[in-house]
Amino acid sequence: MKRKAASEKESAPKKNNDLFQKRQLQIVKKATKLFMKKGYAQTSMREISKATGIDISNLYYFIKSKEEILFRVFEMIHQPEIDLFEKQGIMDIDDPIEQLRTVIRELLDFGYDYGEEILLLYRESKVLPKSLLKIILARESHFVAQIEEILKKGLERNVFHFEDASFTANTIVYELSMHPLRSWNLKKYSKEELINLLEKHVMKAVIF
Amino acid sequence: MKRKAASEKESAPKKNNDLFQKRQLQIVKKATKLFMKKGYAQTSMREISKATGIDISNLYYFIKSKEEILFRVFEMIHQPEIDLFEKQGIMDIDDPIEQLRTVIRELLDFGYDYGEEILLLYRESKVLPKSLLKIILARESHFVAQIEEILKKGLERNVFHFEDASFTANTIVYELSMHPLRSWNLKKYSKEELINLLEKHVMKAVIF
Amino acid sequence: MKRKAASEKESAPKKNNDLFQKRQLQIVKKATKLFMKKGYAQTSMREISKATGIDISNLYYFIKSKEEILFRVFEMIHQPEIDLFEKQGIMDIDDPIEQLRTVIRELLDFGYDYGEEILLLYRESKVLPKSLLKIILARESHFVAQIEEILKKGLERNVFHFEDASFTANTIVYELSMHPLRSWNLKKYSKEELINLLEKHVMKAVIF
Amino acid sequence: MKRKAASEKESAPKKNNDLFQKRQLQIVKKATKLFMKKGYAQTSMREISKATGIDISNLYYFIKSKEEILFRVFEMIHQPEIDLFEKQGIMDIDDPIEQLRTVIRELLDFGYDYGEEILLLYRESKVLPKSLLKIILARESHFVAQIEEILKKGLERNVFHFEDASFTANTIVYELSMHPLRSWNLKKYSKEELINLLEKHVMKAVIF
DNA sequence: GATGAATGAGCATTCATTCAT
DNA sequence: CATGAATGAATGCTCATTCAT
Repeated sequence: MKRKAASEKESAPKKNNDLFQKRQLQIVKKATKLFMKKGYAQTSMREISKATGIDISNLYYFIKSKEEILFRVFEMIHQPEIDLFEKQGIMDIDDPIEQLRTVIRELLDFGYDYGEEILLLYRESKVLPKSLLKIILARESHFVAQIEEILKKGLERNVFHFEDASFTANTIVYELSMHPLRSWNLKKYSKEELINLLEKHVMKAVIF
Repeated sequence: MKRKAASEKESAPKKNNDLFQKRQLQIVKKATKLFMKKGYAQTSMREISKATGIDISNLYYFIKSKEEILFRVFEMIHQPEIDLFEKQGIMDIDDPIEQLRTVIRELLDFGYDYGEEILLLYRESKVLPKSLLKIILARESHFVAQIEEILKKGLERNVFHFEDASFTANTIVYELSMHPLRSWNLKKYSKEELINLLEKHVMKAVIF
Repeated sequence: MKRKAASEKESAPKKNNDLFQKRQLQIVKKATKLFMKKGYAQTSMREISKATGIDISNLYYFIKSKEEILFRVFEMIHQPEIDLFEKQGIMDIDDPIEQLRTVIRELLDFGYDYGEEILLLYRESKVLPKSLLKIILARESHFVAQIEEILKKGLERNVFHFEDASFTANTIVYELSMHPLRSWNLKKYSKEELINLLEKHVMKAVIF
Repeated sequence: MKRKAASEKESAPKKNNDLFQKRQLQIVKKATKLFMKKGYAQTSMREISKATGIDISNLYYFIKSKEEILFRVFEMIHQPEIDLFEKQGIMDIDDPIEQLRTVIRELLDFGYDYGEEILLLYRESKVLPKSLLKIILARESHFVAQIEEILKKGLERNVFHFEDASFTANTIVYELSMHPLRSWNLKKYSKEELINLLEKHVMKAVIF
C-alpha cells in the first residue's frame, strides 16, 4: 500500500556526524519496540514520532521512509548474531563438538533474550521490497554457512554424522528460533531447562 | 462518532443455507490467497471485494469484519491438520514408530503443499484479538498433545528415547513447519529430498 | 478493525498560536451554519471541508472529531450568554426590577438574533456523550443561578412575588428561548413587538 | 442525506385490513422508542427491523421509507393532544377560568408523561421535508387556536387580562413543554409540585 | 406476506509524506 | 535542525433501499 517509491532521495550525505547517527539509532530502537508490540502496519509514523519525541517531519530528516526504518530494525536485530562469531572467537575453537556447542549455547541465549525481535523478523519480512529483503536474507545465509563449515569440519574428523551439511545447518538455525516462534507452548520451561533440552536435541542430531 | 460497538450484531445465525456458506467459503479462500501474497494489513476489503466479485457492502452481509475473515482463514488452515488424525486412522496404528513415521510423512506433505498458509498463520496471528487467538492456539495445543501421546506410548514400549515428551512433541511440530518458514534457504531440495531428510532428522531425535 | 480508541490523542496542546485558533474558529463557525441548516447528523465532514475550504484531512489537524466540532459550536453559542453578565455590568445594577428588565431585554435580543443557534443547542445536545453534555449543562445551570440570585434579591426587598425562585428562574430562561423554538408560530410579530410582549409576560410573573 | 425521493409509491392501497395497520402501529411504536433513545439519524432500519422482529425488507412492505416512520411517529404523538379537547369535553365547559385550568392540568399531565416524545418532536422535526412538516405544524396551530379561543372568551367576559391572545396562547402551549425540554434542571421537583407551579405561573399570566 | 441477497453511494477517520518557514 | 500546516489517497464499514423468489 506504499504511498510512493522510496525514491532514492539520497539528498543528504552531509551528516555523517554523531548526532545524526544517534538520532537514527534512537528512532530505530523505539520503532523496534513499537513494531514488536503492535506490528509494523499497525504502527504509525505519528506514534514513532511521539515515542521518540522527534517531530514527525523532522523524522523524515533522519530516515527516508517508514520502510527504511523496518529495514534498519532488521539490520539491528541481525547484528548480534553476526558479532557472535567474531566477538566470541568461536571460529578459533578447534574441536567441532566444543565449537558447535558454544555456538548453540550462545545462540539459544540470544534467541531467548531477543525472542520478540526474531519473531518480528519472521513476521514482517514480507513488507520489505525484494531488493531490501535480499540483503537481509543474504546475511542469514552467511550465518548459516558459518555453521555449515563447523559441521563439515566435524564430518571430516568423523565426530559428526549426518546426511546433508547444508540441510542440517539450516535445521539447527531454525531450531534456535523455536522459542520465540512457539513461546506460547513453551512457557512451562525455564530458560535453563529449555536451553538444555534444545542443546541436547541439536547435538543428538549431529553426533549419532 | 466512533463506529458502533461491535455489540448487537451477533443476532443472525439465521442463515444455514447453502449459498450463504458457499459465499463465505469463497470469500475466505480468496482472502487467504491475498493475505498470503500481500499480508493481512496490506490487503484491503476493496481488494477482497474485487477478487471475489462480491460487492463490498454485500461482503459485509456474509462476514462481520476483516478480522473475522482472518480468523476463518486460520480455521480453514487448521482443519486439514485436524482431519489428518481422524481421516487417516493414524490413531489406530499400534506400532509407535510406524505411527510417528506416518504422522510425520503426512504432515510434511501437508506442510510442503500448504507452506504459504502456515507462514500466514505464524505471520498474522498477532492481528487477532486475544480471545480469538486463544481459540487458534487451543487447536494447536490439541494437535501437539496428540503427538505427545504417540511419543509417550513409544517411551513406555521402550522404542523411543528422549527426555521430555511435551518438549519433543513441540519440536517435532515445529520442525514440520520448517519448510514454509525457511523456504528461501531450502529451495535447492526437491520435495522428496526434503521430506526424507526431515523424516530422518525427526526419527533420529526420538529413536536414539 | 474498530477505530483506534480516542486515547493517546490528547497529546498536543502545543499550538497556541494564531493561525491554529483562527482555523478552528473558522471551522466551528461554518459548521454552526451547516448544522443549523441541515442538522448535525445530516452534515458530513466533507461538507464542512468544502465549506471551509480546508482539506478534509487537514481539518483533522485542527479538530479531533466531528463530535468535537459540535461541542465547540455549543461552547461558542453559550459564550455570549455568559459575557452578558460580565460585559454589561448587569450584576452591578442595584434595583432588582431594573436589573431583571435589563437581563430580559438583553437576552431576548440575543435570543432573537441567535435563534437558530439556540435551536441547534436544544436539538443536537443528545449527540454529545454524557461527559461533554455535562459541561454544557453546567454552563446553563450557572446562568440560571445568576438569574435566581436577582430574583431572590427582589424577593427580599419585597418587590418580587413568586413561590419558588429556582423554578421561576428556569421559567424565565426557558421563555427567553421561546422565539427560536416556536418561530414558525410567531412570524407575525416584529422583533420589537415580541420583545415587548415577552418582557411584560415575564415581569408580570414576578411582580404580582 | 436521503438516498432517494420517497417516490410516491402508493403502490398498495390493497391493505386496509387490520393486520396491515397493526403492523404499521407496531413499527411506529418501536421506532418511537428507538428514536427517543438514540435519535432519528442514529437509528438504522436494521435496528427497527430487529426491534420489531419484522424482516427488513418486509418492513418496506408496511412503510414507504424511514422518513414516513418519523412522520407517523409525529402523528401519533400529536394524537393525544388532539383527543384532549374532544374526549374530555373541555370545549363544553363554560367558565373560561375553569376551562383553561382544566386544559392546563391535562396538558401538563400529558407533557409530563410524554416528555420524551415531545422532545423528539422538537428535536427531529427538521428531518422532515417541508411538505410533511407543514402538516405537523398545522396540527400544532390548530391546537394553539383552540386555546386562543378560550382566552378570547375569557377576555370578553373580563376574567382574563392580557395584551395579545395569540401570543399568550403560544406562550401557554410553550410553557407546557417546559418539563420535557428542560428536565435536567427540574429534576428536583416532583410531578405534582411542578404541575402546581406551572399552573399558577400560567394562570397568573392571564388573570392579572 | 415473507426472506435472503444485492446495490451503490456514503461515512468518519487515518495514513505516509512533503513543503515552506 | 525543527516546526506547523498541508495534501491526497486510502481505509474499514454502514446506510437506506430494492430485487427475485
